[in-house]
Order: sequence, then C-alpha cells, then structure tokens
Amino acid sequence: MDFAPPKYAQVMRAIQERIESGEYAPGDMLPSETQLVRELGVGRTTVVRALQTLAMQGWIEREHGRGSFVKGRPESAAEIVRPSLSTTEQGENADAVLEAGRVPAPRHVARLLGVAEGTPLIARKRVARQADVISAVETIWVPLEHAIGTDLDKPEPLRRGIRQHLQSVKHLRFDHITERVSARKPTKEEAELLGSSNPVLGVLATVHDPAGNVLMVVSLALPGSLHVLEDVFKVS
Amino acid sequence: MDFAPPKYAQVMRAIQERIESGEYAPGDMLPSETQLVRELGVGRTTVVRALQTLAMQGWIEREHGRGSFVKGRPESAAEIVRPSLSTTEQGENADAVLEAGRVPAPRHVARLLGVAEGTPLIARKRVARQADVISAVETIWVPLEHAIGTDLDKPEPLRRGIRQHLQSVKHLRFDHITERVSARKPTKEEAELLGSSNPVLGVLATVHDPAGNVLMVVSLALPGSLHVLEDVFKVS
DNA sequence: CTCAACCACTTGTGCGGACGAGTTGCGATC
DNA sequence: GATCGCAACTCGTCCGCACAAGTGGTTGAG
Repeated sequence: MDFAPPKYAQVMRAIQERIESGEYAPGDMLPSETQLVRELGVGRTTVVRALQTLAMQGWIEREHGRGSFVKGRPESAAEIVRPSLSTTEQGENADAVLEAGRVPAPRHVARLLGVAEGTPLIARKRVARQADVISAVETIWVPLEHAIGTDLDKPEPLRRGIRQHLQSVKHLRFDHITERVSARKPTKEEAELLGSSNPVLGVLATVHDPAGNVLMVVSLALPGSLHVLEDVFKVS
Repeated sequence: MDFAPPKYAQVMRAIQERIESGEYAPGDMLPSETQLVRELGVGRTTVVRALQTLAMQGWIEREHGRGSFVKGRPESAAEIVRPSLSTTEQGENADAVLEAGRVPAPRHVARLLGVAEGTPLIARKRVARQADVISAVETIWVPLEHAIGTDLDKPEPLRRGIRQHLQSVKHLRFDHITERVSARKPTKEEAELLGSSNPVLGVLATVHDPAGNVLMVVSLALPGSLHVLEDVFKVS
C-alpha cells in the first residue's frame, strides 16, 4: 500500500504546477502566506516550510516585508547530461554489446576498485549509436562479487539498463558518481569503431554506493567532434 | 550595528563545532532532539530545523525511529577545481600576459555574448605555468562596456585576479558559470605555446551575473596529458 | 525456548499562536 | 505640497503542543 505524501510536499507540488501552467508567471507575486493558509486549508507552518523549500530550490524568491515572487522552473544541475550516468541508465540495443565476460583488471581500473592488478573482473564493452553512427565506446568493469548472478557477463542486450538490473537482482543502490574527464587520442580499437583518430574525451567514472564503496568503473571514449559536456555552477 | 544570528543557526554552529573538534565522531549518535532542547534551552522546532538543515548539507544523517548520526564535514562540490573559475580568480605573473586589447568578436564568442560577429571586444590572452612549463592557454573576452575604466586592456599583470578587479572597479558581481568541455586538436598557436600537438581539453565558459546576463567569455586549452577534470554528483 | 504484546524511546509532520522586523500606502500635520 | 507617523500588510523566527510512525528492548503467555 502507498501513503499520501506529506502536506508540505503537496503544497509545493500545487505551487510548482501553477508556475509550470503559467498561472503564476515569472515576476508575479505569490499569494501571501496567510492567503495560502486559507486557500489550501493548512497551517502556516506548513505553507512556510513549502515556500522556504521552493526558495532553496530556486523556484521562487522571498523578500522580507514584500512577498514571495515567482522565478520560474529552476535549471537544476540534475538535468545536465552526465555521460557516465546515461551509460548505466539506458537499455541496450541488439547490436550494442561487443564483448562481455571475465578479464583481468587493468592497472588503472584495479586502482579505482581497490583491488590488485590482474584480479578477474567482469568487463562489458558496448557502443552507443546516434543515427547509425557510433558516437561513443563504453566499457563497464564490475567486480565478480557484484556481477555474479546477474546477466552482466552475457552478451545479450540488457533491456532496462545496468542500474535497474543491479538494483533489482542484487539490491545494489547507486548513490553518487565521480567523473574524471580528460582529452586523449583514441586507442587503435576505438579509432576503428569511431572511424576517426581525432581527439576523444576520455571519461573514467566510479560508481559508489551510499557507504562510499566503489561498485563499478565506467570508461568512455567520446569523440570531441560530437560531444560537449556542459556544467553550471555557482560562484562562491 | 550587527545582529545576533537566528537561534537555529546558532544550534547548527554549535553542532558543527562539536563535530569538527571530534567531540562527536563520525558514526556517533547525536543527542536526541529532546536532550538538545533541554541542553541548549530552545524549542524543539528550532532543534529540528537545525538538524534537518545539517542533514541536507550532509553533516549528519537522520533515521526515523533511531536517531541522528554524525557523518562528518561534507565535501562540498564547491571544492572541486573549476578551471574557468581559477582563471578568473588568480592573480597574474609578470610573464603571463601575451596580448591584451581590442579585437573583433569571433563568431562563437559573439554568439555566447549575444552580440553581432565582429563587435569590438577586449580580449586578454594569457598562459598558465606549472614548474616553468606552460600548462594552459587562456583567453578572456569582455564586452567594451564592462572593460572600460578597468585595466583589462593593458598588458600589465593584474595582481588580484579578474573577478576581484571587476568587482572593485565596476561593481560587477559574478553569480554562476556555465562550462562547456570538449576534446579537440590544439590550434597552431596553442600547439607552439604548449610544445605539443596532442589533444587538448577545450573549455568554453560563460560568466553570468545574478540576473543571468553574460559578463564575459573564457576560453581555455588544457593539454589532456596534464589535466583531468574531476566531478562528483548524486544519482537521482 | 519462542513469540507476540507492550513500552520507552526515537524522528516526522502538523497546528495555532506569538512576536519581531521590513515595506507600503494613507492620512494628519506642518 | 512635503513630511512624519501610523496602520496594515508582508515574511522571519520561535514556542509548546500533539499525534503518527519507526526501532529496540523487556516482559509475559504459551
């Protein structure tokens, strides 16, 4: 059975929907807290909590003594495309998987996983296509203990993406990802697959569980002519 | 005259100090809300607000029915090195500045600034050195209206960094930065300065004021063999 | 011994009220 | 007309209380 979300979350949703529908346009003043209390039939504590949370998320702006004002849907950092995340998130097409099976850990992967070089791992190499052109070469490295009992070592395409698969089969939860981006020449194999030896963005990412343990390593080669990584951040 | 910070902030500071001093070690259970109420002489509302804010910032973890537990000082994403930010933040050495003066806007810069191609801009080209080796080529593009009255168009090195200079002279405030990273071959000039034609990370960043206007454009060439950009983010 | 009920604790959410402080407009006064 | 003061509004903070819900240990019945 499921539960009703808390009231302050319902209030937030109500206001967000009115902003997205255009009922409250950017620059408009929101109804005052007391008005919202009457209108929505909740206590001021609840309204204030909802409004302060919305302000923290960037939906609205609150000015002491004047009112609360609409800013609009915030461009949250979550919407930015994270290449390593989409790699673990997307399902696979029939022609995507190149190899899947047991290999000894290369040095740089072993270091990130905290195991000895040469330790057997499950490696899964795939390509991503855009309009029939290979647009990225992706390799996922998973320790045996996490891969055992899963379909990661089988060359059949995974329907639901690696994250879903690992979560449902092994109850592994992804918490955060560390990405390391550099520019390099493609390896000979990558150059053949991509059909060019122009520079690539090399992305090396570690996927962590809530306790900080490294669950897997993702390695990507993104041709520089096709990919631009975009990121927005606040200044101090 | 100054004001006392709100009580919930005082409670937050008290707990943060106890965590940093080691009095509360990671993994420890914090005093319960009722205990803190008695100990600090404030209402539970205040304690709860402080604890929930600390939890949002990653200092502690709260578990329904069990208690609040210390996680430690959060490693905030702000500590990550942002190449475009350090470019505007650092002072310049005597041998850093290559050129500074008026040039027509190239197409890709004009588009980011929202002006016509060829509009006169102030451009400032510099190199960053690490152990006497040139490790990056940096170009800053500033509209005339913002550069006028500043020293940005003079080849003399700026002591305090571009952000400080623009803020004190023209009262311009930096709010957020959008970075676009790609991999490319160095231009002929960049290759000569860097002493190599290996792939570089091309960073193109826009610096925005609080209203979202673009104040300047920063363009960087970072040799892939010397730079790795690191980034940590939460999974949904 | 096993297990369920219970109790004592924890945090999560919600209410109403209170007071402070910033903003704005209006009217009385000069 | 200009200015001051006040009233009415806004948000910011804080309190005490209440109840729900999750956790863990104890206790007593079987």
